[in-house]
Amino acid sequence: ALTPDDLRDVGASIILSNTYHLYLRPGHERIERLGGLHRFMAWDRPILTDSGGFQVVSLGDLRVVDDDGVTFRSHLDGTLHRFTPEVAIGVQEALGADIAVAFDQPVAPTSPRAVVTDATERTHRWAERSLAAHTRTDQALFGIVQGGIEPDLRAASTEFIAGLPFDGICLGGLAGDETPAQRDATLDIAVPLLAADPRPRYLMGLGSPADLLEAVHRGVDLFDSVLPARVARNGQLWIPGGRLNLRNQRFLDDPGPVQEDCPCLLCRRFSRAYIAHLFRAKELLAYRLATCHNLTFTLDFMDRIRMSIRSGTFPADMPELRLRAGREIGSEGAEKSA
RNA sequence: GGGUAGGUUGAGCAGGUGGUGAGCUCAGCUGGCUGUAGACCAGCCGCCUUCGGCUAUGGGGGUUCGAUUCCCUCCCUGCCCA
Repeated sequence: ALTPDDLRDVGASIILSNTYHLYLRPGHERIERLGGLHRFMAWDRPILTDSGGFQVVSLGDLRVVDDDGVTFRSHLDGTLHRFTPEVAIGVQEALGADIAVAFDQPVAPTSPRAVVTDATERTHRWAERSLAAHTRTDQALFGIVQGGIEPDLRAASTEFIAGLPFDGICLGGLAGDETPAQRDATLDIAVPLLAADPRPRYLMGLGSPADLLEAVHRGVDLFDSVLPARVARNGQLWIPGGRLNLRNQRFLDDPGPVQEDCPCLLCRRFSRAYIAHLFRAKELLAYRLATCHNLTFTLDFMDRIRMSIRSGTFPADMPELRLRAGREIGSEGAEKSA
């Protein structure tokens, strides 16, 4: 729903493109003919493409996994497709992102140990094949750690992936059905093993402010998540110390901005009453404005974290850290702060 | 004034031509959403002490063992004709 201009407005410096959709439509060959993703979408800043592993697995009954790859049926037109590590890398090279990601097999974090073991070993073999298939020297390639929430499997996977010549290390297989405590414990196993490693540590999938803060505190450098955008489309706006559910009737009479000091278009120009109206009217503008706001909020939040780290005061000046045990950032009533 | 169609839980409806009206869509409320199968999903949504009970089909009367249904009358709304 967002254009590159929207993303520049909210201050995005790197974006992730949905490889799965780009592969199915309009097709990676076409994008390559048109000059690659940067020219195609008029975005001159960094782009990271996911391998498609997560998307393919999320298809559920529409896919079959074997040791060589994944066969899946397009949810768009029912056509059959075959993804292997080699195909996934080829597609990403054609798209021309700055960072490509190895093809992996994520499973639910709390899956039975045998399932996690299987998927993790397969992911390791696919990681080696992804590296072997990668030929572009102007494109970084990140490897993905699996291992679920099993301490020994996670540790072994971290060491295996870190032992390969990737440009960055993704921590995958989280942001699923694990509890926050299980997630924290898993990070505390994996990240220390990478402590002396200069390569970026990228936690795949997490996006709530509390999750970001918690993971940064544990040593993660990079994130991506649909949460700020999806939650925004569903009517929830993040503001400091709280959140607003725009579907609540009371906002129809609220002439104030969503967030007083927010630089996003929604907050600069429109009222809570107007955005609440747009949601009720199911106007597409509602989803776009709301998404811009939550992305602005998230990026500002990360800015604060970076400044805090640079000034050496992190995490002491991030009182939200204590919220983990209780309620998440954004779960407090908004009226109190309004 | 005459005719006609109606009056069902906040709104709009479905149903019901004598034997259990709490069914739908909005609206409303709550929760969920995390490497994107987009604007979604789930629950609640008359009252109560909730494995259950009670009350509800515009008001009143009548017929009947029994009326939301049939009859009478009144009120209200839309439309048509004067």
